Amino acid sequence: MPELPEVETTVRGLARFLEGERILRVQVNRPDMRRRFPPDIVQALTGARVQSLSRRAKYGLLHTDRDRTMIFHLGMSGRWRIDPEEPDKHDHLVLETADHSFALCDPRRFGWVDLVDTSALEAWPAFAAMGPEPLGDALTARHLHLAFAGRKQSVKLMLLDQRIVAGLGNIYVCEALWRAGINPRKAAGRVSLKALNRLVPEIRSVLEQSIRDGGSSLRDYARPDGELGYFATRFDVYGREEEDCHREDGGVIRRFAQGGRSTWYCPRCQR
DNA sequence: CGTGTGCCCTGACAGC
DNA sequence: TGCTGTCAGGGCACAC
Repeated sequence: MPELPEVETTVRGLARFLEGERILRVQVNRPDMRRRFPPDIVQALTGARVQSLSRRAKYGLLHTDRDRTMIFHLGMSGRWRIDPEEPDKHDHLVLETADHSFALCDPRRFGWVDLVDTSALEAWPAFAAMGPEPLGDALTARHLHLAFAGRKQSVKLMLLDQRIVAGLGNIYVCEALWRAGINPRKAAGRVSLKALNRLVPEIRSVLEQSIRDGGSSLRDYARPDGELGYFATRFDVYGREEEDCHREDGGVIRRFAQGGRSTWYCPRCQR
């Protein structure tokens, strides 16, 4: 399940093989994930040189020397397979350089691909309204306090709103709230500045730890099969329903639904 | 404008 | 063994 750390890991892994390389061949096997691929994707990328890769929220960006950037979102089940030995029926897009091939594989097809003029990236609809990066300087307790002011919606759902912070998903919101000792049900507007001052560093640290863990899977890129491994970590609350809290004086982890999605938390540590 | 709901899609898994 | 039901994930359209 690609969240920000997995996208970051993916982008770093792709960069090692793609930066500075020319794309010699582009193959579209199935042109629709959640949205149709741009009709000119083959023409736009064939022969283009990859200048760099980067990430914005949970989107990966592949910048070419033609002032065009390919944006990809991995959805829920998307990943890039590097030098796959066998084709997979869910390889929707395949890029080839002189030495390597890269297959965008997404069984559930929740992801998507778009092409944008690099000079107009910030106007791309999903980016235009997006909040600050959780790992950047712009995410502060003050920013959250301002964004949350007067809001009755739960702090859990507000943190999933990409307009407030861009790049947090269900796993890391649950984990960060547990670390900061904040009840996910609490109305965002009623979370104290003091609590937000605890939360922001926890958001950063849980993401950074996961990127470090994911970093170990970067080694997988060097393997001949190029299989992309997602980091596996021990979560404190996510998916741990009915298990004991990792804190000494903690309770039993519970699960409930918010906005149609599961939230896990410790009723004793998060009040 | 704020808030809530359902849908997109497939595979894994549980239970019969 | 095969069937059915449920769930996971992020983003968006749409209704109130």
